[in-house]
Amino acid sequence: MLKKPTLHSVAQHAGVSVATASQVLRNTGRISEKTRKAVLDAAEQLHYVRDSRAASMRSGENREIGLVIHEIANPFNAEVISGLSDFLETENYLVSVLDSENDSEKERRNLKAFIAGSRSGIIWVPAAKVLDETVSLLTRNNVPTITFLNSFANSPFDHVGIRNAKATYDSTSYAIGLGHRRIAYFGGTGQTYVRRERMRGYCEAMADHAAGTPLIWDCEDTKLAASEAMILFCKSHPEVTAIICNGDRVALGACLSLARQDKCAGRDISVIGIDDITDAALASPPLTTMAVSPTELGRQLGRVMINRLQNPEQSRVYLDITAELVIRDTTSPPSGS
Amino acid sequence: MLKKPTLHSVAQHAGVSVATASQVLRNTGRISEKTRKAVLDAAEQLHYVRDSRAASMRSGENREIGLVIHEIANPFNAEVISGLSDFLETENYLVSVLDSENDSEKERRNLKAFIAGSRSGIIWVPAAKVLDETVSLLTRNNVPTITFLNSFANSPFDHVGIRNAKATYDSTSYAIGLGHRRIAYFGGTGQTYVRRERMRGYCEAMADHAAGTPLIWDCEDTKLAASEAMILFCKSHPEVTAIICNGDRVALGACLSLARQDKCAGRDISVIGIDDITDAALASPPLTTMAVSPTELGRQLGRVMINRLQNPEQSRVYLDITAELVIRDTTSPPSGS
DNA sequence: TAATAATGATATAACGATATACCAATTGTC
DNA sequence: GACAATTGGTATATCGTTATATCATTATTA
Repeated sequence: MLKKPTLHSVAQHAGVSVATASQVLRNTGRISEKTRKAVLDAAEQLHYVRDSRAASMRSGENREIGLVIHEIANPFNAEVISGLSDFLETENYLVSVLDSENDSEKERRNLKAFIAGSRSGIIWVPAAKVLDETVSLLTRNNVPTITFLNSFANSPFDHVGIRNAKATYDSTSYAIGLGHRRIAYFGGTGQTYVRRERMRGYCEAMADHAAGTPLIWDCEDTKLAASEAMILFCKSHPEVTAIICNGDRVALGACLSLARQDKCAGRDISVIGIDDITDAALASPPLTTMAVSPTELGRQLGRVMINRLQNPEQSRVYLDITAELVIRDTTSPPSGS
Repeated sequence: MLKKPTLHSVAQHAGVSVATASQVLRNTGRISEKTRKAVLDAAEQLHYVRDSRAASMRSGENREIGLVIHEIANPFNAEVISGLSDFLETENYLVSVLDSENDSEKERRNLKAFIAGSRSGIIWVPAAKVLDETVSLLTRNNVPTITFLNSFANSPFDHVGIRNAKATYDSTSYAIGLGHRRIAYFGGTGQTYVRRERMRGYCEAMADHAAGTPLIWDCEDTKLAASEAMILFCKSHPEVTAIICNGDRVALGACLSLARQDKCAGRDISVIGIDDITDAALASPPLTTMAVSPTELGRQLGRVMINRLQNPEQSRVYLDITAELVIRDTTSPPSGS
């Protein structure tokens, strides 16, 4: 079994010095075509791969971006990742992903791992509860950081996210415009930044249009949990004719639950989601939702990151993308009207 | 703006030498309680994070595993990742994931990035077409590698996967047992290793039970593509009473399509998938499928990897997990009988 | 008490690359 | 033909760690 080839072995094989081999592989000119070819041939023959640890340590550049997200499994996140890494690939950056599972401790460990690996930048979806130490870790180690989707009080970091309050304000207003008056906010638990904003938009719309008192119903952010919670909700609040959901997965869970109760989303109760995940259009009935392009979001993230890396002294960037109403089959005027 | 703290700064701050500071942080005994405390305090105050590049370079150990997968978005994969990283976390390894998008070139780049970062091991779902150079890259650089799910001819690597042929053999046999005779294999394109095995199991079951000539219908491996392909399929082959699907996503797409044609999976046509993804149980009607626990698969992957790292000279490991039939509502005897 | 052993801390050389300064040989200019 | 400028290549220091050898001390034993 051969040992892993190094720059040393390549240089030796080509009959030149390590310094020369390095120059060739970095294309720093000043090398004759003859030796150039010799080095490249040697590298190829030995299947040499530059050790990025050594290279980045010495040069101070490593062109790797770390992404800490809760739930890689979430299809919306997955599309964001794809958009982000495609964009950053054109800028010659590599994106690596770690899953924090929405756990503050795991989140801290993951961010620490990225700092340890000296990523040039970190993108991070903060968990519901952010530890103080996590923030100091990032600031004191001087890593360009962007928070994504979620944020927290007094965050010093750049941010890319969704105009959450506007999204729910718009969807609620749309439901009101259809004639609904008993409208509930359905899904999510606790006071995450994102959920708080979304609930705010809903409440403001209800108030602005004098559409009655807000009603909020908690449930875990999964399809299964939502479908179960919806059974109880229907029993407790038969008067409600429309629900604004905390996200598409919850909305789809609610629709599923309605179908199992021999009701129909869009006829018996109107349902509106947020995100427009792939399954939203494929569900039956197809889901009305506030669409944000995850790919576009990923690209924006990349843009903000590149921008920050090139202008370290620039003041804090805060970018929110607007969601657009996509009307499908789960909304209609209330059945009485 | 302060500079990123190094071992040097920590040592200075604690009034000891770099060597001592290093010993303290690695718990290598022979250090007095007093200086120990001093160093730890300094490290905490400065929010020091060990540079893993330098550490791993010197020590030769880096306890990082790379995973190259096509489609992080795939919910099945996502659960595998979660199972894998949970397991490896208990062994103090970190898992990082790159997405190859089923593209041989991107796959090669990603693997190269992992070699460049000197991962201690690589887990890899080979794309449909594997480049020769990719294989030499891995072998010549001497990285312990495991292929996952997919494989290829003459692979020298350890393997963890599913007993594909047995899974479809069993599901086909079950359909035959229910009385079906016109059974088709639905979904997937091309001759990937996985699909070839699955089609083989289907064909063998058809032959063994003298259930007629096999029929294979291609389509892309997404829900949308499957639902569209299913329309055409129904028109072309009205005689078929059961389909064995290349996976759950395709199966769910087929069911969706049936629903839109006012037919019903399980009544008009029986549908069987493979994987048992989360949505399989939540679909309406719930999907009959060959279940493999992705979490268990992830754990097995971890086990095989640890085993390989500890016994580098051990002969090649080939591990296939058996899928179990889970009967839900998309299967029943053919309507004529 | 002298010799030996144990303890606690340090100096130094790696790991594998890159940046810099430098040197030799060739070419160009007046 | 003497000097400067260019070209092609190399020696060396360095990045931030860890492993090893070494060196003072202090404690133990004969």
